[in-house]
Amino acid sequence: MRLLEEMLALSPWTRELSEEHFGRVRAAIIVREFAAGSTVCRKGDPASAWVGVIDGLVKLHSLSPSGKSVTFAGIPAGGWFGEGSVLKGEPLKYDIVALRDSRIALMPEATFRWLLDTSIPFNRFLLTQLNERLGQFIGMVEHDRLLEPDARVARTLAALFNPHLYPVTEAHIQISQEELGYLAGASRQRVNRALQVLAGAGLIKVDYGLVTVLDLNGLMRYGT
Amino acid sequence: MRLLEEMLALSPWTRELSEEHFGRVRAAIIVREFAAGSTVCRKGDPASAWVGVIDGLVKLHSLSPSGKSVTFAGIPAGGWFGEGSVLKGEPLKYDIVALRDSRIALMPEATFRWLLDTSIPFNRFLLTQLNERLGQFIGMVEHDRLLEPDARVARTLAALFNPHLYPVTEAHIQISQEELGYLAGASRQRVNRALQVLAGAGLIKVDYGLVTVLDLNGLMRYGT
DNA sequence: TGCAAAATGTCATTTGGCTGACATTTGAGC
DNA sequence: GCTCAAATGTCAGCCAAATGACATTTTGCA
Repeated sequence: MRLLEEMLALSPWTRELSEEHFGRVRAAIIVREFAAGSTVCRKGDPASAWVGVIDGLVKLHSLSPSGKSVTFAGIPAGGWFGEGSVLKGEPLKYDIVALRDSRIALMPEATFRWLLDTSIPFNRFLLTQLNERLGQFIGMVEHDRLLEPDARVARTLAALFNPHLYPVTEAHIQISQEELGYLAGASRQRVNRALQVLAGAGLIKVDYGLVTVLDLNGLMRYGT
Repeated sequence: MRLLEEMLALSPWTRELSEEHFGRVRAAIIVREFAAGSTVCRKGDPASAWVGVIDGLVKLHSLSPSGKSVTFAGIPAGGWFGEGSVLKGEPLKYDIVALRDSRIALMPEATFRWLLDTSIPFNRFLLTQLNERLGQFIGMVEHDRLLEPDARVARTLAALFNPHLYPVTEAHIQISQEELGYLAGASRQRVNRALQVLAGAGLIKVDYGLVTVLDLNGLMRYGT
């Protein structure tokens, strides 16, 4: 995706906005570019905008005082996030980091709140969005607690290819084993072993900085 | 809490309902009793009602094929839950089990949807509720991955007293250390040690089958 | 082409929670 | 008051994952 217009056209919440609403929203949104590795927003920053990914890939992640990392989610082009913190008027609970060069849309808090106060379709969209995300996190807690690292890595990979969330046609993703570890909640070394097991089972193919999915259903069910 | 009326009076979403709305809601709600240990709803059941806890304590939990338990949340008196599954029209993702003798309010799906379609305050409440719940689950993933068991137990206790989700006035909760373990993701033995540490720090008081919170803010910040 | 940085593969060691076991305490119900 | 089941407190041994270290492979780029 290249342009804000394309992204807005693909965003479900714009579809039922009145012309007045859409015009005002379009005018208020700011577009900024971020290089791979750079930070879009920092944990603790005031949540002054609702964030959309026009192009690229960002991750939501958090670093503990002792230096450990968690990655909550990767957001590809077309995704919007941060509504939780804006709604609560609280500071961000995670860092937002660009994993590749990315083009980011920022809807100022005031515009977001105006939409919330005046558009019923927007309220309904937010309800659905929060509910979907809640389902994802319930799944993460369940897998973290119940599954072996091999199976967690399998689910993590499957989630990156979830056709509902990320309508991508490619069967491979460029990601390091270290980043997979942050996503799956395991050390790089443990992820390395898990990938070998999954490759041995014929579910994936592993190359330098690249994982190719051969059997998505097999990954989703692994370890059940 | 003894009566449905008391609970409704304490539930924030009833406050801004019109008299007509409130009357219809009140008439539609069914109250049922459940003995300690009994199952209110089973994983996979259709989500046919929005569920409130008038008195007692229920847990949302899931059992793995290998026999391990996760508890996603403990819902004390005053709490409402299950809106996610009702909204999606999907079967429940977890078992609902009474941890003590409990009095349960059931708002039929039709009434829930009618409120959703006709009451703006109710929509706003649900947005807040889902957002709070999402925050709890993001917190769970983060704490599971980054914090020591002592701190995880502290956060788990704090979550049981979230004023947005559970408008209770009491500062104590009747729950076994084993159940706390399912909630915090730790063994009963490890929870036992954690509670001793937290009690030593003056944050809680531990009695037989009972934990009293002395410093809620301290619990929320513990281990940071 | 050649170099530096990033990513990967592997191993020994450490660490800390879990398991299983058992004694003890507590409270509910008769 | 007595009895029993539930809950608690404590310990030793086990074990899986993390850690730290290091060699090797691969890629991007000068």
